[in-house]
Amino acid sequence: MARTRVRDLPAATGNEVVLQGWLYNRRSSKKMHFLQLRDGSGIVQCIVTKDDFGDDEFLKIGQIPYESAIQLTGTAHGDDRAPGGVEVHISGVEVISRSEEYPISKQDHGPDFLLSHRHLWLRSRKQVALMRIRDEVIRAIRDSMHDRGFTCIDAPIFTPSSCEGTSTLFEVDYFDEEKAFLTQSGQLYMEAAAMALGDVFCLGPTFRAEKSKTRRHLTEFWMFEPEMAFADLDDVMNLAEQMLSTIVERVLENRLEDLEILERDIDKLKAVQLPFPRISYDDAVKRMNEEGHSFEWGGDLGAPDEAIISSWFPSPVMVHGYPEAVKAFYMKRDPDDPRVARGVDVLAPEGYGEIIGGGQREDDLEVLLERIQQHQLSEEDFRWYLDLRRFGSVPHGGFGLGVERTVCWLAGIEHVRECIPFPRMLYRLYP
RNA sequence: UCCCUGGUAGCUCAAUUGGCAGAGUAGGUGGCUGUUAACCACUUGGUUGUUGGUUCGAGUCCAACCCGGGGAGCCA
Repeated sequence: MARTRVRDLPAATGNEVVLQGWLYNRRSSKKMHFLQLRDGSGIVQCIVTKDDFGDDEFLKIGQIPYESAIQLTGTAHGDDRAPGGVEVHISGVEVISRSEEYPISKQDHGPDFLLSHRHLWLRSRKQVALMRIRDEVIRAIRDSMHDRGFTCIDAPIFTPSSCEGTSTLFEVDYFDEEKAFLTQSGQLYMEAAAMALGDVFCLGPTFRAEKSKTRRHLTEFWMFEPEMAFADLDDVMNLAEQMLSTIVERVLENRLEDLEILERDIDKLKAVQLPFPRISYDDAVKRMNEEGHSFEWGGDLGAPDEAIISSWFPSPVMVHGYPEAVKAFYMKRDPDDPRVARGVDVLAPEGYGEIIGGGQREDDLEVLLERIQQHQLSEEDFRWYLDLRRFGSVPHGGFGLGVERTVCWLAGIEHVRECIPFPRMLYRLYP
């Protein structure tokens, strides 16, 4: 007999079913055990009675340790007393693999303990919900990109040099006497791909060796990076808000149950509406000063400043036109105001901070050469990148979206470390 | 790298001025009317992160070190 998934039980009431999973919890009285079975698709209450099994078997079933792998045979019934409204009256119990004493209990645990047991922590209800939301975000991105005619182009993980020349990179040996670096961004390669296929994107892991120690940082995280040929800053902002809006819609549409498990305030997500507010760096600085948060024009916005700006709006806010001095060398300068770069950061609501950074790229060879010198970067390293400006350069742009930061905001989680299956952080590489 | 903060039972935590190291939970045993983090009773469980110092006496005070957590900078 084929096994039934817990998620399919509501459609199987009245039928005999075989379930396979892990013993999540148990409550017992003199004549009954209530077994909570977890199979990855959901959790269901299963009823075992002493009358059906006899004293010895009944006692043994009451002693099966938590997280043992078990197979249960029984009949599905609708019952209001069961969590989820469906339960299974069990006629057969088989222990597939008896568990040792399980370290993670129903009570609270500290982050150190949980992170050291990430391989087991992943089984808990909230973590399962979070992984499903992450999956939905990634699927929404891919579906939506393809609907818009973008082509997925994978960027390399090994790179010969820094992409931006700013961040600290992880260095690895690359055969004899050569060094490679783990990528910190696929953007430069996406620029090359955009000149080949027009509208492209990549979605993959990214590595930053900065010793950042905050709830918003991982050393390895996933980034979604679209890039468009024949596009300016407005096109980039239009795509950013449409993609984010689609992601929110898809999660609300398909993962409502998981948001509820995580006790997310759904109204906060429903409040996200197009068009997103757009505010220039100029205006943001003015308004901050008007409200008594003194801030001098020219500096980069810090985390507390971002929190203030995002608190003005219920939707993500797009801050554009940063001082060029605080932005990367490849950012296009505003022809109307050379102090300003055509970049945009998207700040998530509720203080979650920057989830997107991007903008229009410098497409003029001479200007780009000048910037590479100013930033004291190696012209040799960027020879191929400069070629893109030699052979049919066009206005183009794109952005990078931090997948975990986006999931963190959507799910209302405290720390990005829970939003990736196996987080890599400063001082934490295990498991 | 800098600032703040913590390390006591498998886990989450308590321990007054320096004076016998405790509770909940998990595990074990027994009980219980279909339980909802079930409940009730009993019970096992300790080199207080490490090393050294002060003291009649240190979980508590001092020093160094080790390992975490939060934040800053940087960024997604």
